[in-house]
Amino acid sequence: MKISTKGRYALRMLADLASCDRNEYIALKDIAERQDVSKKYLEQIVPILTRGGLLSTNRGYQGGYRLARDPSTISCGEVLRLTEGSLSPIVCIENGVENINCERSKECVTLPLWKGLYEVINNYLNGVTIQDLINEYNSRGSDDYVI
Amino acid sequence: MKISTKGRYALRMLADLASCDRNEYIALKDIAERQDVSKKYLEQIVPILTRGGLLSTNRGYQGGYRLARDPSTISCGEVLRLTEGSLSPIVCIENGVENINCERSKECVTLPLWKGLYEVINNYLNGVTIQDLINEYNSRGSDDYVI
DNA sequence: TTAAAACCTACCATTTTAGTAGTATTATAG
DNA sequence: CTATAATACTACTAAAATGGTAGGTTTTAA
Repeated sequence: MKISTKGRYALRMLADLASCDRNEYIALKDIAERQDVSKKYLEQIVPILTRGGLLSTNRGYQGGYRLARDPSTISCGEVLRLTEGSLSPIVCIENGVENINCERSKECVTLPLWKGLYEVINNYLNGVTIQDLINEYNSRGSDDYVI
Repeated sequence: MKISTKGRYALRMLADLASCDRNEYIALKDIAERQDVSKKYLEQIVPILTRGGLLSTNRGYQGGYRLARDPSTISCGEVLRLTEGSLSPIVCIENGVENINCERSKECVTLPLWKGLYEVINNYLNGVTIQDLINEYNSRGSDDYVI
């Protein structure tokens, strides 16, 4: 039950871009340096977000990426569904509906549990936007982190 | 973000035992047959539950397993924490507290998101017991499943 | 003493994860 | 028109996790 680096890096990248000038295209090199992750690996994550309509890109000299939409309209759930695939905790559920592939579903004693879990995960992640991450970060008090 | 077979089989096994006579020891062979999973594989899951205080066992002839506690006192969260390890969606959080191993935590823009996610997952799974699974299963109406 | 059961440990094939590497394409500055 | 800086694409790979199988040991009671 772990979120992979793909999803984690994607969120950090989007939050990074949300903190930049939204009219500029930002080079992956800069994002990778700021976030201290492999630029080459980010290169593989980025097309997922582009195809998903979250980024617009510009190739060539002075090219790069910028957010295609306002960060307040991009939910973390949307980002993670793109990068992680479904957020369902088991394969038997897809889009909240039990999968026809599992012929046990009718007599499955645990299915309602997974449906419920899927729901709370989805609801939570859909309720937090990239802008929320920025706001929370900016408003954090220094005393939050005193040991 | 998937629950592994270990956790899923563990829950099904416990629910199976909860539906049996709680004074009898039930052979793994029978559980494996009813649940249609590998007995050999269940053998590896069972010691985790025994050590975790969920099962009491009886070796030898007519031996087997039975629940060590009332199913209404065993939460699915407890079971999954035993079999899956932590329910935290990222390694940076353990027991709800950020891990000292991650030196980015103080400036991590996504950490609050993961803490929040961890909380909703934990709260939900701690709030459902093995007995709840049985009750839900027994009370399901046939019309729940009409297409 | 035999059979049925749990217990233990090693092994293994497949898939997923988290990247690296190299090349091709695009766009602009000069 | 060419050098350079950037994305785009495709292939590869090492390590870990997943989901088991295999085989032997120990315990218990009929």
